[in-house]
Amino acid sequence: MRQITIYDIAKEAKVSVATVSRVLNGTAPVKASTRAKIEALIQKYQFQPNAMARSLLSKETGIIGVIVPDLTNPFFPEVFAGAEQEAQESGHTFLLCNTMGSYAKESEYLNIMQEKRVDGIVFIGGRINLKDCEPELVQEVVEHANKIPLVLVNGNLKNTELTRVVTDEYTGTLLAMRHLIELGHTQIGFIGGESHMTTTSIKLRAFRKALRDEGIPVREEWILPDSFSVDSGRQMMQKLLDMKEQPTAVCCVNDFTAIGAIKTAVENGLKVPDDISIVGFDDIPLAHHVIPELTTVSQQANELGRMAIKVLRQMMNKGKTKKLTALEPQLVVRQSTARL
Amino acid sequence: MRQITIYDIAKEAKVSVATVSRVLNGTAPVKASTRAKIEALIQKYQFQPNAMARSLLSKETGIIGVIVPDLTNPFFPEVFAGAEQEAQESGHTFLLCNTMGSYAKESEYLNIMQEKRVDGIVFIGGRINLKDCEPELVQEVVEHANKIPLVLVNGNLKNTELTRVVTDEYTGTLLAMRHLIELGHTQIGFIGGESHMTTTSIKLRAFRKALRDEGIPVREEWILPDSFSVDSGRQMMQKLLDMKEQPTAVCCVNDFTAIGAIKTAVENGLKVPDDISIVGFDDIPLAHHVIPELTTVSQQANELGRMAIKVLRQMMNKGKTKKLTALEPQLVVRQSTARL
DNA sequence: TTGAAAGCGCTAACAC
DNA sequence: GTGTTAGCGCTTTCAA
Repeated sequence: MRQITIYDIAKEAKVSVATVSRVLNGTAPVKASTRAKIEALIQKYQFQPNAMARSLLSKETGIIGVIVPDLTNPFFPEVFAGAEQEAQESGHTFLLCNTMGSYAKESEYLNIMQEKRVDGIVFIGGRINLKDCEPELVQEVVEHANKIPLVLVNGNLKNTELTRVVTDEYTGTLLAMRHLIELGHTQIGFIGGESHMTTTSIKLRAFRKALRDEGIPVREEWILPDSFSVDSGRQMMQKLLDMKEQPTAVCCVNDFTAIGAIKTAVENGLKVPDDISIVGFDDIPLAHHVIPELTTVSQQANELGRMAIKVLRQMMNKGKTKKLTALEPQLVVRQSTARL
Repeated sequence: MRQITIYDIAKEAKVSVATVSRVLNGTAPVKASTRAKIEALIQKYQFQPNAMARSLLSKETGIIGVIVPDLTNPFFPEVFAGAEQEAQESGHTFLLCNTMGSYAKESEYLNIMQEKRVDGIVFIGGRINLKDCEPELVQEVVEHANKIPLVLVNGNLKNTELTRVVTDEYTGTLLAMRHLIELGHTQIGFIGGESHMTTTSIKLRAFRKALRDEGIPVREEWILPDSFSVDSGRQMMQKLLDMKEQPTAVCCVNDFTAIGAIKTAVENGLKVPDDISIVGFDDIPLAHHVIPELTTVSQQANELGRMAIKVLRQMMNKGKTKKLTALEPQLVVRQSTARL
């Protein structure tokens, strides 16, 4: 069924398309009677102007592209929700692309966004978290950023000047570690994350720093990166528990691994937090519904999303934009940590 | 910075735009030397053809609009992921719209999708779950469906012939209830959901039916709809526990409420499943990471998403489409239920 | 207050 | 093999 156009309306109203366009956009005065006639027709046919034809002229699509690594991790929907709230204001809507960690897909989606002429791009996860990203992958992003406003969320690309919005994960981890240390823990392990990713290495740096500050020796064998999943948390915790000497507290790379770690600890007959303290990172919604409720570091995911859009909007309006916006993470003490 | 066009390429290559278009689309043979020249230019400028101009002709945008009520409930990202996987094949990408339960937003997004001429619409949640949806809201959806292929996921709109993909929630609940009854439970409560929504009433119908089939009287005071959140599960469970007589098992409207119910039960000193059995519905990823692991009914969220796209694709290709596709839910027995 | 016409970037006849 | 040209549906001068 053919969609009706401004011509159909114009014809039936016996006016020119220009006039119809005028009542559609309120861009110039139209005699009340003609306006009424046209509006009636619009109503009658439920006419909606073709946004593409419009965008072709205006060079604006009203679409923001979002690249996320895995929507199944609740952290990302939170960020997205924040972005959506903020975008209400400017009437933007979202092309959401899930890469499932594939760099090839990131490229593919980047190209699609470029073709569709999205007004801006939010890039989270994937290659921008690599400690050592291949130059071509970096270059690709830079080239897109030259054409379309683009903001990196919680990531970075070396030797580039890309605009970024991040939570200060270093400080966040410090917060978590100091909390543990204040509770009397000195035997602390680290679980999860992938060592080739910056999130992980930043957190590990803070982990070591916190220990060193207190003159506590770092036990390398208790540092067990692996991945970001619940299962990873379970496996690494099991590894820890199979050792002769075990830590009394564990700092996890995110809430998923923390939930896994708790589960395995409990299965091994330990009580959390009495026998072992566990902290997560992110503060996903379920963190305070889990048993025991998770002590964690809030990334303010929602705020992160909002901020990304705010920054993007500045860029779209050609306003000057800070290259780096950092949000302060917050320690959220709940039930999974206790005094030694 | 002006985006470059097919004209720029044509000019510099000293050929017509038609030729450039031909190499872009491989739609007709082009002499190897000219082709090479053009391709070099495309490479040089990283030229990407404007998809809108293209769509204006082709009447296809390659975009599928998805309306979801709340991306923060992990069930929906799962559905979305399934849809995305399936859409790979046809190269579709997604305009994702989160309504946060607002019918006004649904209308708004529906209009935006219409304006943007998306190739198809997937509608989940919101008004399509209402037992009694206002005629205007129904009509609106029907009108959009007349112009754009549209599929309803896990919902329905009375007196319409809209295409639907659903999981059989009635059978699913029957499965859960029979499981409880086989374990010897006869004192069973129901928690969560909103009574004006079909999901809830379908499940309640099955709940009653299962009891009746076994000649077990229904205790109306143990039926506590409220909402779909974890907190709702907590509150309703507390209500149940505050009663003089308490059920030995609880059937929850979804996994969120089940997780809440477990939490409150545990806080009240009960052991799950020893003192009280609890079943959820949905089988969100966290269901088997929670302690105790949740016995629940799998909706096959991923498959649901895939199926929605498959059906949508049929509609887009004007193939004949079944009006109703039902997926069979599956009982997943884990640790939150036990013999009485 | 209204209309004619050019043009946004691309594709697809139709010629040559 | 390649170029010319007419749209796709809309906005926006410029005239009237």
